[in-house]
Amino acid sequence: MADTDVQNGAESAAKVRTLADLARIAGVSAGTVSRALAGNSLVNTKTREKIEAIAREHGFRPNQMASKLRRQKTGVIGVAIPLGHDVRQQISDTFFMTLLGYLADELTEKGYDLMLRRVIPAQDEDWLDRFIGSGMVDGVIVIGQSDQFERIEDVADGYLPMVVWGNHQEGQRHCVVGSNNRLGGKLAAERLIASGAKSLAFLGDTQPIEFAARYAGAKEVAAKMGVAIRPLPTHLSPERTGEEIAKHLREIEGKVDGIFAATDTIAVTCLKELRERGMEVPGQIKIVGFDDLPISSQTMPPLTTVRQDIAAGAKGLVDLLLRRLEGEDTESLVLPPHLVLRETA
Amino acid sequence: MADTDVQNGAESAAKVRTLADLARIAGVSAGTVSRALAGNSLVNTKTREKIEAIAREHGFRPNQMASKLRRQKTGVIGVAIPLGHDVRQQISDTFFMTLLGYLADELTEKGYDLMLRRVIPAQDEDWLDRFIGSGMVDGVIVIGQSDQFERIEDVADGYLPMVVWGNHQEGQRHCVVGSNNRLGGKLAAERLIASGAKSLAFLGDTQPIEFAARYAGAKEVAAKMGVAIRPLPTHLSPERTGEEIAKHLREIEGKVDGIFAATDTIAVTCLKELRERGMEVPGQIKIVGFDDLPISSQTMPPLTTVRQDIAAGAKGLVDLLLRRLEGEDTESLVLPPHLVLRETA
DNA sequence: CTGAAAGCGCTAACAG
DNA sequence: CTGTTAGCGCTTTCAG
Repeated sequence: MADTDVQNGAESAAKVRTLADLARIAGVSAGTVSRALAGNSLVNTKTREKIEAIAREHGFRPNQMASKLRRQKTGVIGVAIPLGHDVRQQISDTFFMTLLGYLADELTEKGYDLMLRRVIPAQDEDWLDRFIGSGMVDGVIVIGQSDQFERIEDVADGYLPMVVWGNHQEGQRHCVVGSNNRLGGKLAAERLIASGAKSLAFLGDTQPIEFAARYAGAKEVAAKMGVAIRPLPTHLSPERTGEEIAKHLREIEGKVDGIFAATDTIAVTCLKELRERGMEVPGQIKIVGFDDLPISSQTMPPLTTVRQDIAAGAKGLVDLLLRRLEGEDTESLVLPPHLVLRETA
Repeated sequence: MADTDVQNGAESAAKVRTLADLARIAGVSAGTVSRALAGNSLVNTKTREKIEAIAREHGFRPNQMASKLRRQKTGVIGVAIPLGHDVRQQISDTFFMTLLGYLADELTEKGYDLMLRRVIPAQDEDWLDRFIGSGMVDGVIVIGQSDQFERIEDVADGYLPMVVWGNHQEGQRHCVVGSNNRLGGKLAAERLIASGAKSLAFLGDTQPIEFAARYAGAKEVAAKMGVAIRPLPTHLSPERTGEEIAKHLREIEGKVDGIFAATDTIAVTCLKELRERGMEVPGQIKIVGFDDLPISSQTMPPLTTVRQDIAAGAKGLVDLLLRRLEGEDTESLVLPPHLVLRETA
């Protein structure tokens, strides 16, 4: 063995890729370097500074895979977006994307990284187990229950660090954060009726559980007030939606004077079709949306809608997840929606 | 040493967490299990099936951290969104979020996972090196150059697997995918002038390099045609933008009859302010946007705008990155924008 | 305060 | 076709 030929001109040229490399040129052991770089308590200040200097000089970064393997935690939270019904569009759905943005903020702030996975349950039965079992994430946030309520329930029993954005149902086992959709539906229907509508329609797919709850709330109010309400199914992707809505509008003309749209996106499209058919809003037909996206205040006329607090939702998701990571079995969080009165109803 | 006390009632109760566990109860070696689960070539079919059965029965998933450490690749692509000027809003900017959605699609399809990181360069000088050097990702996609052009350039010299969404500049060193913003700016200005505008304004921040290029293109055309053009700076966050635009509108009233908005989001807000001031579009004032977001066809009147092909952009980013992962030093990809003629100009 | 040593769980030669 | 062996690069007792 040649002796440690350290202090020659080649020193700074040598690329230092491991703790051991760095240790060698610092003349200490790998353990010490590890401790120093971790800011660990009991390392001589001189030694630490020296090590830090060398690390900086060589642009050294400890290998995270090794670190994570050793420590048995990843510092990564998985965020899954299941694309159930409307495969193509959901991921670019403005609401979910905005929620994702806030989630990224919150997680970053708490020192976690975010691993995004778009899943198509229909093509991959096992999506949730795989994500969880991948060993890549410390916990999972699922954005939207889609049509996967049961699968999520199944998993929840055996896996604590998971929180889901979606609808809350009496007695469910998975921890969910979401708006009170049923209440939101009630608010919408109440407003529509209060502003004079005599016959309602719910515009949107009623399969997704969140939408179903919105519709159910509206139905409850409608029944109580003795007005009719009918479902008008649509898809989420804007291209097809336009035609679908136009078709619905033709069919209901004169029969419906109050529309509750499942989302603002649908409401905005509807508003446009209404305009093209020359229907006056809110004169001849009233409309209420759901979400309160930024666009909603920009439409003509500005959209009356039911607001979900996205930032609060993201905060709640992260907060509950972190507590679950600590072992706490947290309750679900149901946020109250608020009616935002503008000019369409 | 006790002999392998395997086949007793406890067998199926024992939780199998490692290859070794599984190997023990299958009566083979860890190596074989590894090969079997990897679908590797030369494992006896019987053996493989047995191993797969046991794995399924116990819900076993190999630990990815260990695997990745060993194989020196992560199967993860990092996606960074630098928040330069307008810290708060950019991440929920519709355009970037839509691009992110498509990226998620593309990467998933190619078998990669996506690690999302929102960075605030002002608070973290070292963001890009850290992301790259973290050992968590095989390659990096940066969404938007923000005000970080120079930093990205610096890094590009020493790090191949990086592709950036943004503007292309003659002689730059990093690989970029993006629209020809300058050309887009020309198209916008030409259209404005062709539809009768005599004095133009560019509505939006001119600092970000992409916006600067759009403005430059418009300026070039304006100069050639002998019409004036002035910049009207705004922020991106919708709350403040409304007021800012209103203020600008007050100041330019009667002096400007053609507005080129840096993005559709800005254009939509502008349209609304214009309406509130009772200005007729396109009668009194014309307006052209940029991006062609879904909302743009829903405004009243529908927005004339310069279209960026987001899906093609995402495809290009992933495609180039994968080639760089193979060692190829790819060229940048500049996509042609298209004028979408609607009713505002 | 620091070094030595023992793995985290998996994969990939290398032998059989 | 399968077992054995030797690490990937880091963290963490356990001794000094």
